[in-house]
Formats: sequence, C-alpha cells, structure tokens
Amino acid sequence: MAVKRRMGPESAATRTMLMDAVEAVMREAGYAALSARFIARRAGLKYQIVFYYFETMDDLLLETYRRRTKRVMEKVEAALQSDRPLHEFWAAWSNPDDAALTYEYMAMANHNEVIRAETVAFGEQVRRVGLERLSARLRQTPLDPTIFTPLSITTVLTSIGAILGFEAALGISGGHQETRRMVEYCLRYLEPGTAAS
Amino acid sequence: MAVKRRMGPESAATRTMLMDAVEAVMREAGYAALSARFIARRAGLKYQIVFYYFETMDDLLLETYRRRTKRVMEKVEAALQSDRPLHEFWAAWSNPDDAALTYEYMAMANHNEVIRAETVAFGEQVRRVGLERLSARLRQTPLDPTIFTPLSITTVLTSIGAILGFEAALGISGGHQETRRMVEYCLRYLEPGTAAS
DNA sequence: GTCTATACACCGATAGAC
DNA sequence: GTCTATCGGTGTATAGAC
Repeated sequence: MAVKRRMGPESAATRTMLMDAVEAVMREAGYAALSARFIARRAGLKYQIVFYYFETMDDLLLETYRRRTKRVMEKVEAALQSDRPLHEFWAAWSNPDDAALTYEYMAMANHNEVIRAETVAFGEQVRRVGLERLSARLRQTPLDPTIFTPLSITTVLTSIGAILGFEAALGISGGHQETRRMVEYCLRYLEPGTAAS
Repeated sequence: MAVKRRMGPESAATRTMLMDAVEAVMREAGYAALSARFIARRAGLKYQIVFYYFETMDDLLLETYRRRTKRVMEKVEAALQSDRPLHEFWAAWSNPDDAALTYEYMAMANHNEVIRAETVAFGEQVRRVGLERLSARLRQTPLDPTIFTPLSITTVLTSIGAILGFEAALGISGGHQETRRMVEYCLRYLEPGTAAS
C-alpha cells in the first residue's frame, strides 16, 4: 500500500520538527486545527514538505502519537519503580501540560480509527503495568483490598488527573486545590511513606 | 450586529430538528465532524437551510449547547433534591451517553471561545448548586469534613463520571465495573442510606 | 420555507521544477 | 530537500428563484 511519490528518510531532522509542530499546534489550538498547512507554517516550512516525509496526514498524527505514548509509558514506569509509586504516578499524570494533551488525543480518538486503536492499546498497557507494580503494596493498607484494587485506584487517579489538567488548560481552577488536597490525603492513607509531603 | 439576509422564526420545527441533528452528529462522529453540510444532510435537508435559521455556525452550536446545559442543570437539581443527593448525582453524571456528549463539548470548548465561556459558567453553576445542597449532609459523615468537602467530592465525581462515560463511548471498558464499585462504596460511606444498593 | 447558484478560503494530495 | 503549480473536494456564507 506504499505511495508512489518520492519519500524522505525517517532520520531527517525536519521530520522530527514536523512532529514537534503537531504537538505545539494541539496544545495551542486544539486537534481540530491540525492541517498540513497549519503545521508546516508553525515549523516555518511550506506545507508540501509534510507529504514528502509522511504518506498521509493520518500517518503523521499516528507517528507523533506513538512517540508520545512511548515517552509517557517511560515516565509511568519510572514513577511506578519509585519508593512511593502511587504518589509519583499521581504527580506524573496530574501535570497540567501533559493532561491537556492527553485529553486532546482522547477527543481525537473518538473519531479517528487509527488513533482510537492506539489509545485503547495504550490505556490497557498503562493499567496492566500499574497493576503488576501496585498489587503487592495495596494489600498492606488498612482499606478493603477487594474494593480498593490497583485497577480501580489507577482508573480513578488517571480520570481525576486528566480532567483537572484539562480544566486548568481551559482556564477553570475552582475546586482544584481542594480536590488535590483530598486526593493526596487518600494517597497518604493508601500508601503511607516516610518522606514529608 | 444582525445579519442582512432573510431569517426564519425561532419557533419553527425545522430549527429544532437542526439542533437535534447537531447532537446526533456529535455523538456519532465527534464535534470535529460538525459542519452545515453534514448536519443538514443528517436532518434530510440542504445545507443552506442552516443559515436561514441561524446567523452563523457558532450561533447554532451555542444555542444547541445552551439547550443542553439547561436540561442537565434540571437533572442535577432534581438529583440533589432527592433523599440521597450524592448517589443520585453520581447516577446522573456517570450515564455513558450524557458523559460522552459532555466530554465532546469540553473538547470543543478548548478552541471555541463562546463555548468555552458557556462551559466555564455552567461548571461554576453546577458546583455552586452542589455545594449548597451537600454542605449540611457531609458534616454528618465520619470522615474529616475539612478534607472531604462538597466541592472536592463534586469535582471528583464529575471527573470520574466524565472519563468513564467517554471511555465507554470509545470502546474501553476495562476496570469500569471495579471503579464503579469503589465509587459506590465510598458514596455509601459518605452518605449512608436506608435503601439497599 | 426550501431550493439552486455562486463566491472565496482552506483541505489533502500529487507532479514536476530547481 | 524544498519549492511552485495544480487538482477535486469541502468549509462558511450570501443572493435570489420558486
């Protein structure tokens, strides 16, 4: 199914710049603003260069998304390897910048088949990795382990983090501080540590 | 700032059909698929009719959104007036169909100024109404009321509900049942009731 | 009340010049 | 490696026929 026209190498710096521009445009104008023309202008190039490095727009978007999911997985794994995996996981996921992009990609997934498939796979991977690492820990808490399972806790943390980050990007901040306090209170209960917080 | 061309009356049935088509398109194809051509085709009409009933596309979207926020507010208020406001609030907000539309509108708000303003106002209204109704109740729980405040609980419930509903629309269901169990366990703790659940 | 016809901007994509 | 030129399609919006 390869295209007939001439294509550029995967190693080129311009190729990377175009993927960077995709994320910049998504952060600044939302995924609906993504177009070859808009992205190339953001990178200071003519739009036809996009089709020299990527077969289709979908390809550019998918490759940019895969680069991101790979990076996020590394962050998640690092967080889960730390002394207080739950706390670090929450810190990583509730970062406003990251959460806004995550939200934007999820909205995009809702009507883009390739992004949807990648999103579902990524979500499953995060929860599977989280599960393995958290299972042992959570049995030591005073709470009912059949209710407060690694899976439900991971799901709740990612949900709250995503919405708080997105609302912050929207300009809504009401209740965020209180909500973070409550989440962190619960985390200290679930995962008591030696360090102050 | 009224437009010069001929405009239809606000009472027309076709006008309502167009607003219904907007929500149908959003549910089925996401907000990025919204266009006069697409919406009108969904309603079985030519696209120019949109500009007979609405001055601009933004007007159509905003009026459809306002109709929805009004309906949702009524549902929220009814839930909060019930015997177990927290349980009913959660039931209303975590309905997958509604949550998917909510998510879509929030994504749209991220790069549409009029929708953003309306979303911020609506969010503040929900939390204010929730606050008033829940304040008295939550002082009776065994949990620290300076941590588990009406505002933080409302924020957490709406966040989890929105993400679960959106994921369900995406085709992700992993962990949802466990998460709902955990949320409902917490709700029973925060709001003990006589009825079984 | 709904249609055809039209205007102009922007979309993804391709071919070929330099 | 990046550009100009060009294609058919869709976007919002208007004017006027029926």
